[in-house]
Amino acid sequence: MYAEIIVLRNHANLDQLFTYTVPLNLEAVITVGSRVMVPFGGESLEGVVWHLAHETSVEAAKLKAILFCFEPTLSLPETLLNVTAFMKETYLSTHAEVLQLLLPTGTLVEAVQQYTFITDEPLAHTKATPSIKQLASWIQDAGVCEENMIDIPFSQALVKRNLKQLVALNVLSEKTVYVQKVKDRYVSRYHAEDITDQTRASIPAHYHAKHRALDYLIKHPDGKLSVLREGARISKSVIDWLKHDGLIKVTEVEDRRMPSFMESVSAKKSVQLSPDQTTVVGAVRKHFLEAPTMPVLLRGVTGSGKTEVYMALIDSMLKVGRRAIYLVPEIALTPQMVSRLAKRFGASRIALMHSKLSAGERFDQWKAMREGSVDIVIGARSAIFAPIDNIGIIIIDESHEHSYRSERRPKFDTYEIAKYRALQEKALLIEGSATPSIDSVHEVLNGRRQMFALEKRYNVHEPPKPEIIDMRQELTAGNRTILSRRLYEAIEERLERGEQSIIFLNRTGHSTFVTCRSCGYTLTCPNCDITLTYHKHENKMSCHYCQYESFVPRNCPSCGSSYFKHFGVGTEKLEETLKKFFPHATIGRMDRTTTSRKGSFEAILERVETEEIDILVGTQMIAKGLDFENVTLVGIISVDLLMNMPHFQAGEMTYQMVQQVSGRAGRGALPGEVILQTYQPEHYAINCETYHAFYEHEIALRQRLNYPPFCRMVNLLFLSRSEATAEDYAEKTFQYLKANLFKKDLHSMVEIFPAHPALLKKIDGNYRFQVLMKVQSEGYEAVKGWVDKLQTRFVSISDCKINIDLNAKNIL
DNA sequence: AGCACGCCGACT
DNA sequence: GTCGGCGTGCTC
Repeated sequence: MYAEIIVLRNHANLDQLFTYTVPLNLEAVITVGSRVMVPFGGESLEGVVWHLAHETSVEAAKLKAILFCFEPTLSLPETLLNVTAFMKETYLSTHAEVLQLLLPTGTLVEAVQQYTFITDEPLAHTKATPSIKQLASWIQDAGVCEENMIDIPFSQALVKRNLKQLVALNVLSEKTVYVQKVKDRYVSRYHAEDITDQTRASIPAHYHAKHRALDYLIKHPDGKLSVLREGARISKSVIDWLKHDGLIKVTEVEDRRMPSFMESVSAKKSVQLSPDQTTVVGAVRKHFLEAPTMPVLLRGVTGSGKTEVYMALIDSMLKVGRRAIYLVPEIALTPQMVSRLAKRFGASRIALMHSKLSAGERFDQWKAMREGSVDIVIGARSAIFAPIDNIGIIIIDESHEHSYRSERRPKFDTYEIAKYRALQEKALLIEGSATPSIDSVHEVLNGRRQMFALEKRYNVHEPPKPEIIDMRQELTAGNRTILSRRLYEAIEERLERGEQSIIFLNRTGHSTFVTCRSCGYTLTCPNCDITLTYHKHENKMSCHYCQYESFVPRNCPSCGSSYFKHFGVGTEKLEETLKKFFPHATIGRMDRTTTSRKGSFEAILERVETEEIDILVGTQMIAKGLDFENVTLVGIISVDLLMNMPHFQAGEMTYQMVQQVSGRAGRGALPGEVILQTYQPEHYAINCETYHAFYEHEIALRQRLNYPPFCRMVNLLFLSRSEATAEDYAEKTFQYLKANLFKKDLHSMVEIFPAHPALLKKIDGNYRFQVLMKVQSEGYEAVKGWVDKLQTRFVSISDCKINIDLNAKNIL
């Protein structure tokens, strides 16, 4: 028997099937989708079986045998092999690249050559070079060794060559051993030894980091090393010092526990649907019977009970023996979803899948799914690759969220994969949102999706309409602070009435930067050519794109002026300002810094819930899901940065954000108020009365400017260490494409823009130039073909890489 | 991609 | 004679 295999090495040259013979002992276990180890050009690699055959056209001399086959529960189901092929086609990636995304833990084992010393006797009879002699004696001392352990001052290539010779001379014996790759199942824990005041006194006071570390250790003598690092805000070097001086003991502990919320199994609770929900569930069921391949869009604001509808639909699928995939936009939302579904269907039937699972957990979840013992898979976007069969329903909750698009290669869109899987399994695909994306609604209006609405909010007021404050007028009136007079008064009112406020600060597209007031010089990253972001806590500047960090100079490096100040508002600055204005109020802050520690997110929520916090300041994090009855005011500090992003979806994103944040006010008996500050009070994204009005405005704009959904944006990015090279390739490609598109009579369907530097011209030492095309759907396949050819050509070009985005959204 | 193989120049 | 560097071509 022969097996045709895709090897898991991501390179265009290797993206083909390689044929191997199946040894007799594996014939019974091997299947299509099996994960195997195979010999491949001097080494051994992991591969996935694509076909099994009884014949082959490959000459016998070339064929090698499969070395090893992993257990059946690790193999890929055939449906996922189809998904792989689909993704390769759709995103022009390699099989290996897609497979690495789908498989639970990359490569599981590694084959290593092991050498044992036998005798140096043959060396006496041959002329041995100095490097051979040295190698032989090194291994004689070591006894047994692996190649990468050998430490002698000769090139790796030479060591390799010499090892072969020594084996041929019978000086060494050679053996292949399989090394289990270290899996992420272990976690480093520390235990603090006795730390006394004496210890602390011995450290000079100006060693702030060391003192932070000791203070932290006194409070938390045991814990995870990573938590210590974050909690005490210390670097690796301080950890090393602690270890070296014996202040902590570090041990590797196996970390295989299941996510804790998975353990509690609750009794099933029967649910009473509201009339609206019952109607929608019935309508969706009917629709599925009549048009099973047409996806469903469920419109309904937060709190309208979409989840109940999903659960009812899942229930009916489970009853006929089919399974469900439930996707949520963020990993943070999975626990609450799991517990809700566990209460209804029982925890043992649920699997969890997302990128933050430890290798052990992921492994366990994968096995459970593969064995068929779970019926519902919940997770973030990667859960769309759940290795389950017989899917009856795929749910994409809050489908407008941008996290459903992967920004890493392969740049997939979860909806596209979901649609493919739903079609393959004849399953119902249902997406839900309060503010559906323009694309979704456009599809509905074109008869490609079916919309159902669930509009009523229960026990909740309609989301209040924002009151728009013109910040330009604030400036003319002499108010230079970030709070408008109106918002100030509104907060003050809440404080007097004992109600709570949420102040939202949009940070998307926002940076806190340092600039010279005298000459305008701004600190930028030397690698990426973008503005460095200021972090007050560490008093450091850092780059968002690479790891570059720098201290803040006292004076301007350009003109020497001391008017060198940081600008822009961060949550910290906002919190400070509020403290100054309302010294008696309790202010809570929620952003990435304050919630990095485990449980701190919940702790802050708790303080809001118990009404200890009067004013909650925060970023995106507080935009969704928070449900507090006593919050009657939402202030939005500025939407301008979002509105003005260099992005065709800026309007859509602004609208969605404002809707979401506004929904946080007036969720209880008291009506809510939303105050929105801006420098462009007339902007359409904040002035539409209804979603429908917004859609009409936005879609007209998209059509006029020829943006998606009226075209596909295909972006070609050229990367090179040299600016001239990147520009050159971009320019040549532009000319080439332009000439060929005209020849092929595609020019009426493709708008091509000249080569130009990307907005972020340099990232991590690479210069970036791009060529953008807007492609009408009739011309898309042809353009894709051209682009694919282009990509193949670039395989052999070493000084310039091409990065293709066939469905570009943000072009930075 | 990784790795052998082979040729050339440098160095002992 | 030995070794490192780099360009080329192949991997079932």
